Amino acid sequence: MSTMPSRQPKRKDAIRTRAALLAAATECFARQGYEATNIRAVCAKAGANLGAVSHYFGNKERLYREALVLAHRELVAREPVPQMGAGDSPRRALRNWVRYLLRIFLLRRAAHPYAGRLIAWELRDPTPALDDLIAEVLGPVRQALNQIVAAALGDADEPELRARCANFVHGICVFHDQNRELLQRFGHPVPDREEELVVLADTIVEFAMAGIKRLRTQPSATSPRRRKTTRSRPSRG
Amino acid sequence: MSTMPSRQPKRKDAIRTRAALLAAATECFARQGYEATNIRAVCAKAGANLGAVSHYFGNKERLYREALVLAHRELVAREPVPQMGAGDSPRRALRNWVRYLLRIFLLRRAAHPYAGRLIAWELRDPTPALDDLIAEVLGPVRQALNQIVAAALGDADEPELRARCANFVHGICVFHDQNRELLQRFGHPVPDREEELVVLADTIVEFAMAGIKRLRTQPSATSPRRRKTTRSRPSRG
DNA sequence: TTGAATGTCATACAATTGTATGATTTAATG
DNA sequence: CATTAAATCATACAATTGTATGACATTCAA
Repeated sequence: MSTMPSRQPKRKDAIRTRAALLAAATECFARQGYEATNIRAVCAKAGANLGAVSHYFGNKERLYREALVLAHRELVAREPVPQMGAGDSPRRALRNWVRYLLRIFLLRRAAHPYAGRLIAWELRDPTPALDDLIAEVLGPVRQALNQIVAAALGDADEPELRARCANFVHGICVFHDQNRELLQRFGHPVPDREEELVVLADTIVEFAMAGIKRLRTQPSATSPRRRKTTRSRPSRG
Repeated sequence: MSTMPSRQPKRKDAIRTRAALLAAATECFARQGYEATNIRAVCAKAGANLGAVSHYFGNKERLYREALVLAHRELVAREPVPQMGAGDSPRRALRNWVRYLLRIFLLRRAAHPYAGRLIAWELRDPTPALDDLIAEVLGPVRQALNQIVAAALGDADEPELRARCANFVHGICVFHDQNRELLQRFGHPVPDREEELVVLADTIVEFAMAGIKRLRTQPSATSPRRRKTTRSRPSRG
């Protein structure tokens, strides 16, 4: 860890080795997550020595952070977060959003080969890097969904209801990624090709739009029509 | 591992120690999952020696299996899987089902204090014990949901569409358990008290019933209205 | 070409963890 | 009470893994 040339590598070998290390790490982390990835395997795959990680990145965590940041930056650069255009209908916007998320998490050949898996792992087993990830990617993505839901809710839009609906859509999408094993055993393998994915996305959109519409006309659950005695002030008694 | 008195312990200390070990293990596994739980901590909590696990259970995995089986058996005994009664409307049945699942995964003081967490961990990080769990609990639970969805779909019921709808409901529910950290950071903490949970459940039911109804009248996504060439017999070629 | 900076390598170290074991203590039995 | 089987204990072992280091090799500039 004496020098750690993260900037300005002094020799050509350096950038090559560093890049190889980063690439190998990205793949390993994407495949197995942070904990299960061991440095030795990464170095072997990169054709580098064991000490290389210490030398170039200091430790495992910093290597991971750099891989994660690089990957998600590239992902966003290649496939921007879908924003609801002025002329877009909520349905159309939602369709784009759902497809976007499913592509990232489900598709084998996504815009970035590893970013999706890296993000999925980070969501599953959060590390200190989650904050950055939220700030740069997950936050904006979620924000986009919130806006779509708000538009779909129209007059009935209200923070809690909006969040709830967004959670439902969000949940349906990530469920298919986070529960592959279970779905496999239930006989419903998760699609990993574009065509099937689009069908799934459209089904989700129909389902969700109807659900939102229902909650728009009858948001009984979150704010009871006739609130009966506020239960001795449950809020911060 | 010489004797391993899983049946017929020869002395009174034995059953006491064994039980303490099992209880401690159940709590640890429920809190941290299989991998993160270490034998030493379990033994310490049980007031037993390190060798006790080898002695009474053989190894960590068998200890885990016994804890998992015991816990989920007790859970099912105390709170049976909600079946759709003959007179039940789909809405009512779905409400019971959603509440059931949310209680297991979200409630702090559930029917069984640890079974829910144990099952959640097993779903997150499947071990060989997943098969048993599916056979005894998850399978029947899912089956119950399938029946409810089938009833809600009515004439439009059809395996693929049914599975898809069930996935959506299922996904919405477990999302709230599997993504606590993220929801926390988004400012939408997951409810852990009965009253809030019921409200969430009812919202989910409204959302889902509307979604199912929509897909019932327009199942375009999964089975095109005009099925064009049955794709060279997709069923069991 | 030469020397100094720098990348690479084999190796070591410490910590963690599941498992196994032989000695010792304890309790049940005749 | 004595005997014996069983429970408990301290301890050891092997494997894994992140990290650090000092020797060696290589490249580049003067």
